Amino acid sequence: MIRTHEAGTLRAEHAGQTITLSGWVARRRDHGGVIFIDLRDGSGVAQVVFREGEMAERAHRLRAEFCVKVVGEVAARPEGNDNPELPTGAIEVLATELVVLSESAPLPFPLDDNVTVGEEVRLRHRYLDLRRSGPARAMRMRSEANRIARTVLHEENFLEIETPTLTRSTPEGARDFLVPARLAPGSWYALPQSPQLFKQLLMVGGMERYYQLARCYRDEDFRADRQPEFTQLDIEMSFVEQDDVIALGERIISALWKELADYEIPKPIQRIPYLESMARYGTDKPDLRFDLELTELTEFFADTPFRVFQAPYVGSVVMPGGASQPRKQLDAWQEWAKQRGARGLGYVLVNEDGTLGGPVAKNLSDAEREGLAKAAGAEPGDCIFFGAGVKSEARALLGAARLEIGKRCGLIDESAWSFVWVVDAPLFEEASAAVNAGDVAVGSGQWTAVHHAFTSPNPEWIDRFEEDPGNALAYAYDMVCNGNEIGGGSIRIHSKTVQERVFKMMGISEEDAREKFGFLLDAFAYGPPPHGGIAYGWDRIVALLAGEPSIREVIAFPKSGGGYDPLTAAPAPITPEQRKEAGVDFKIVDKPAKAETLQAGKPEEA
RNA sequence: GGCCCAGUGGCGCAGUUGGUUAGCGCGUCGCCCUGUCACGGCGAAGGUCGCGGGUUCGAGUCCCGUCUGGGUCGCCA
Repeated sequence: MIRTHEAGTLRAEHAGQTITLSGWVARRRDHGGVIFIDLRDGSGVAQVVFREGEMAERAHRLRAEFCVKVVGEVAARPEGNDNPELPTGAIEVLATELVVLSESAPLPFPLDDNVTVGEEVRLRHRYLDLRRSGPARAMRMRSEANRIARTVLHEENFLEIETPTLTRSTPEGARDFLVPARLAPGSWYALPQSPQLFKQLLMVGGMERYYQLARCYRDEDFRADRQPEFTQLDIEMSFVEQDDVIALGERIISALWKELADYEIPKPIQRIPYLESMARYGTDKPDLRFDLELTELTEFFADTPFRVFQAPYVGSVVMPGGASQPRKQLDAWQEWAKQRGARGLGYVLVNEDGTLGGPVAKNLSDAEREGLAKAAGAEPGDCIFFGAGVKSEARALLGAARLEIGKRCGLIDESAWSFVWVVDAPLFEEASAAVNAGDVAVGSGQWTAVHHAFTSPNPEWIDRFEEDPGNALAYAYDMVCNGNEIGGGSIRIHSKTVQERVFKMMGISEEDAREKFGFLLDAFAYGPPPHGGIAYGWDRIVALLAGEPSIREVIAFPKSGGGYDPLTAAPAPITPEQRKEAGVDFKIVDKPAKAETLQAGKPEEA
């Protein structure tokens, strides 16, 4: 037997037992005549003592991370030698036998929890990094989260069903990863951006309640919270309305937070309409751990002499105590705003005596100066920041400023949890050209889906979204936690005519629709049930629960920037033989005019 | 794709207005040590300062380019 006990489980009551431990040499304290080894396995650490001549001799040759087997007797530590810092600190193992199962080369970085190590080297040797307590804990927590979600869903009669990862490229929004099809040169599979279409097909197939911890693939640029492959807890249900999906979503999230964060989420989780969230917080994923809100001042500045404020939207956000910021700090805010693509961030300082300071103030009328502090909700000593221009852009800037103020002024309680559903999102948004002009689009008035093309208009709009597409609301919902969108979903369209009308609004012809989603439309010809679902961003949820800022910390083998895997060095060139066999250089012969443009994605659509 | 920050022994960092032999802590290797728990003591090895070019009598330090990593905006239904 390679071990009889797990090191971290030993307690005083084991004293007297002869046991066998196996694990790694976490630390060695060599006193010559007596040598202490901290032996670590998956359960924790226990101290092993080598005392007799030969045992001490052999223990002397141990080095960090040697994998060893030790036989010995558990003994209470001598009086005064307890270590209350350790769960196993009351006992030690007096070694009588030592087997080196395998040796370890000197480590590329110390596996010491007290030492900070660069991420690159950690990921290159992730198998060593995972031996450290922090990363190990994150992996265990993720496993627990999976277990809890499965338990809840099992209790709710859901089926766990796997869907293909080699599928067809469909225009879902992000760029697809493509895989050459050896047996069909010139044709390519795509990795799914999400199982969206398959889960809807499962509903048509009568599976009624589906879930999957689904790997999703999107070939987009990177961020701290993004990986080219990531995991969603993907859920779809038949014969449900929005409230049914929301109730299930709350059950899952509540179970997770209760068990893993020891936090009881107050239910029902509050809901805020999308437009209200945009107006009050300047974002569709508000961080409600602090109360600060934006104030709209468009009316207030309706007759302003200040050119900059003669805009379709003027809003403000107050920085408490911000009037005492040094000039340098205020300049830094300008830089901060420019970095976000704004021209700057106008501000007015409300002095302690009620007078206004800062470069904007002198451009305002007397009446405006008089009423500004009150209108913006500012107290003496505060700083008012302004955003003016196109509504969406100005609000986005103010929303970002709100968050930045929250951070800088310590308004955010880092130990708090805030959950909110953002509901009633618009069904459509104008195609980007119109937004950029800040005015009515000249062209044909193209609309694109905010969520995706299969999202149902809500009951209020389903019969008349054409009348006012810009204001039509979708049957969609996002769950937001501490300013992170952790999940989102919608009730889908199950009516052929509604789907056709939505496609029409988006300028997708019947032909296009057939070509892109034909298999789904076919399926929907055979009695599709009303259905809807939700997908949770699993990496982000686990990162939140683990208290980690980056989702890389809760992924076993994450990729670094540029999609590079520091461990395997993927992606890597392939051999000429592989190229030939895979057919990646296949030339399309029926389009001689474009013969030289060997675009990877083209053949399939041709 | 834009912008910001970083890159100096295995790891984490310092290095002043450009100036002699590039320091510190940890780790590694050797020796010593019978109660430590981030043990301790003595000694040693280990660096093309990310890479390329330029300025200069002289570059880790200044300039240009480039690569890698991190952050951020665009992008990500």
